[in-house]
Formats: sequence, structure tokens, C-alpha cells
Amino acid sequence: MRTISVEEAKRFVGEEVTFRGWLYNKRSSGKILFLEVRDGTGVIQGVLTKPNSPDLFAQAAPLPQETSLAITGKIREEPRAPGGCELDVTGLTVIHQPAAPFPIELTEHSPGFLMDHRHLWIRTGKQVPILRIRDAVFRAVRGYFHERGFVATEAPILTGASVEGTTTLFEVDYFGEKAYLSQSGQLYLEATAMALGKVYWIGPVFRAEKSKTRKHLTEFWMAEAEMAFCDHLENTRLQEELIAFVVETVAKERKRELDLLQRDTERLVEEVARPFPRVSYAEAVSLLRGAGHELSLGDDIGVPEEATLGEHFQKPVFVEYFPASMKPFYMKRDPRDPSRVLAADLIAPEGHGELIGGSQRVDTLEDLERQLDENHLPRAPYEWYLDLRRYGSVPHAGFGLGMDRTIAWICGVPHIREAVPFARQLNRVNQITTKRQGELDAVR
RNA sequence: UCCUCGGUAGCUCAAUGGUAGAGCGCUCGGCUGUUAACCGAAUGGUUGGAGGUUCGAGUCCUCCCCGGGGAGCCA
Repeated sequence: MRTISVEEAKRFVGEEVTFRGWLYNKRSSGKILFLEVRDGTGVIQGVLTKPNSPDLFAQAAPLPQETSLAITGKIREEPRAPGGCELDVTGLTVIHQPAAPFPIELTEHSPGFLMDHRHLWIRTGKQVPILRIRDAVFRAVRGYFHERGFVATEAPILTGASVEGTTTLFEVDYFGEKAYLSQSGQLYLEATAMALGKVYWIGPVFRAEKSKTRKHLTEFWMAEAEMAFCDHLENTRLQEELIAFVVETVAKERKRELDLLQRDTERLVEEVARPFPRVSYAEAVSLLRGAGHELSLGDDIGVPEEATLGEHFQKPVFVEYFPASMKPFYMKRDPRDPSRVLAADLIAPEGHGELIGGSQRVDTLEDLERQLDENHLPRAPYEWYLDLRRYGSVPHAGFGLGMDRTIAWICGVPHIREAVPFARQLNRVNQITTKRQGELDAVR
């Protein structure tokens, strides 16, 4: 007898098989009992009746939610069952029966309660499909870069010098010295790009921002790429291609999960039809003013403005050529208009915020030194970075893609905390709030 | 940091300043096609904390704590 996954069930209609998993829900009608068993790949309904199998019925009837078990039986096509087929249960082995009721009911809970129980919440409802889609997004991004000859590399998480002030950096004690958790691997990727040509990595980055919104995490995952001999236009073309590839791949590979999330995959694929619209920062400002936003040249494009852009285009949209004063020191000035930089942000539709920030980088020593000075940054910590312009500097460009926001958008979940297994937020550095963590520590 | 809403049973929520309630869950009983099953019964409370007003406070006032939403911040 074969042990199979729920995902494979349809291929085994008529055969006797075993599933191993957890009791997700059960329904009883006196002499007939329905067991919903989940195994991570899906949920299958087992059915058994009292007259046909009295012992099994007596054994199964009292089992609580999340009992781990193995069930055996013959698979049958059954339109009435969720998923289209059903198991006539002929054998049942209980592996572990919980002594207390499972905290997550299949009804409604508040976000605070769910986050306190995140380690259990992830077993239920939409959380399983979301995490399976997350896996597919990571694989698609890696697959895209791999096929185009990018070398996967790594940037350090612990960094010695603060790049732009320390207010948004998490400080850690490093043998008596100060070190910081990385906000971005970009500067290091620029160095590896000069060694390897085209590089990427996917890694965690950290922002000590006191942001409390549905788009922000203090720890999140970024896919960053850096390319030697690449300019602004090629850079954005690649981003566009990457996003389209990821969405198309995931819409195909994870159609079942997206359907469970009631995400319209056709709409999603339409959204990423290329080319993506492009507006310059100046055009975006006048477009937004026309839409009623009070915005002047030089103002940041904030959250309500991003939402308007998303509504206007109904697609991911590039906003490019920002005023240099708004952007960090390493971005290359536009030779046609040195007041602005060769940079672009990709804004997601449906209010999911900025997915990508990218730019062509400064490639001459003189410009880089000048822009450090203009940003009132010391040169000493950047000597190694300046070296990249001293030894065979080339035009190069790169970008960072927020993985968690991308996943939230693809899944159509409004809040980023559901797009990541264990979200680190302002008040949560654990499954429970920092306040409750303090209370527990006091007890110990 | 600011704005805003909230904290009542294990969970989700009710309750003119006047006896703290329902649904769900758990438990028990009923039901042979359920889909968060349904029906019946039982269980369940120091109303976030401290102070104040009042004959009387879940409700009003002050302060604090915590959570949700939003803003700002955001390579």
C-alpha cells in the first residue's frame, strides 16, 4: 500500500492508499462521520459510517482538531467532497492526540490573537497556500537569475560601519565594538559584480524603523541584483522581465493555491503584460496633482500617492528620474539633467507599495567622492567601496526587490505579516508581543 | 513620534450610569452526505491596571499599559 500526499490524490482514484497528516476538521451526522485531513499539500475528506465500521467510528468520533494520524482507504471521485475526491476510510492510526483544544478555531479571530499564535496559525486556512506560493516565488526568482547567467552570491548581514546614519539600523555588540544588521547588500554586491559580472542574492535585511503599517516589517527578505556593464534602461527592462516571469510562473505552478485564496490569476497575468508604464518623477507629480494630491516638486511620493498611481495604471509602474536630493549618494546623475538620478522605483498595483528600488550607480571616483561629501558622509568607511572606482570601474546598475511585498501582492493578501512565516514587526519580535515576552521573562 | 478605534467568558462580540449577555469552542445528548454542518443541554466573568466622580461605574473623568488601523519615517 502506498503512502501519498493529498496533492496526488486524484491520480490514485480507485486505489487503496494511506495519507499521513493532521485532523483539520470533522463533521458527524450520527451514523456518518467526515474527517478532513490536511497534510501540507492539501485537505482530503475521509468518510466512514457506524454500521459499516463501528470500531473505527468509535475511535475517530472523539478525536480533536490537530490530532496527527494516518488514514487508509480507497480513493473515490466524489463531487460533494472538497477537492473532488474522497477516501472511504478502512484504517486509522492515531499518532498524537492533543490533550487541550487547538487554540485556532476555524472561525474568526483578531489579528493580535492570530499573531500571538502564529506558530499554530500557519497550519490553518489561507496560511498554507500563502506559504506554498512564497516558496514558488523564491524559486521563480532564483530560476530567472540562474537562467540568465547570474551568479548567486552572498552579502554579509553583520556590517561594521553605518551607511547612512544609525537611526534605522539595529545595533549589535560585536566583541565590544558596535556592529549593525545590514539594511541592504547592495554595496557588497557591487564589489562581487566587479568579480563575477552579474550577481544576485536573496537575503534578510533589517530596518529599525518604527513603521506600523501593512507594508512594513523590521526584518524582511530582499532579492538584490547587480550587473556590470549595465545602464539604467537595461536595468529596468530586466526588472520588468523578472516580475513578469515570476508572476507568470507562479500563476501556473500555484494555480490551485491562488484559487484557494480567490486570487484572479488572469487579472494578475494581465497586470504584468509588458511593457510596464513609465513616468518620470516630474510627470508623476503633475499626474498626481491632476488627481487632486497636494504635492510639489521635491516632495516624496507617499502612500496615498502610490495608491493613486496604482489605480491609474492598474499595472506595476516605474517612477524614474528622481531629484538627486531625494535619493542616496551612490546613484548616478542623469547626464542629460544632472539634477536628477538614473533611478527607478517599481510601484505595485492594488496598494502593495514599492516593490523594487533600483538605479545605475556612480562609476567615477570623482563623482562618488563628491556625492559622499554632498550627503555629509565620511569617506573613511567607504574607502573599500571607493576602490571599486579606482580599479577598472565600469558602468553598472542594480536593484532590490522586496520579496515579502511581492508575495503579498501575488497572493492578494492585504497585510505583509501574512506573506512571511514569522513576521518581525514593531511590537513583535516573537510569536507573542514584546510586552508579554517581558512578563514571561519576569516569571522565570 | 503623531492621529484614530479598541481592551468584557478560551475565541468573536453585545450590554440608556441601575441584577454582566449572545454566538462559537470545550463537555454531554440527538441526527446516514456533511462543507466554518445542524438541533438541544450544560459549562464558562476580579469587565487591561491605578486612582477619581456618584447612592450606584463595564459605561463618565485622569493617568498608565496593551492591541488593531493609518500617517510620518522608509538605499
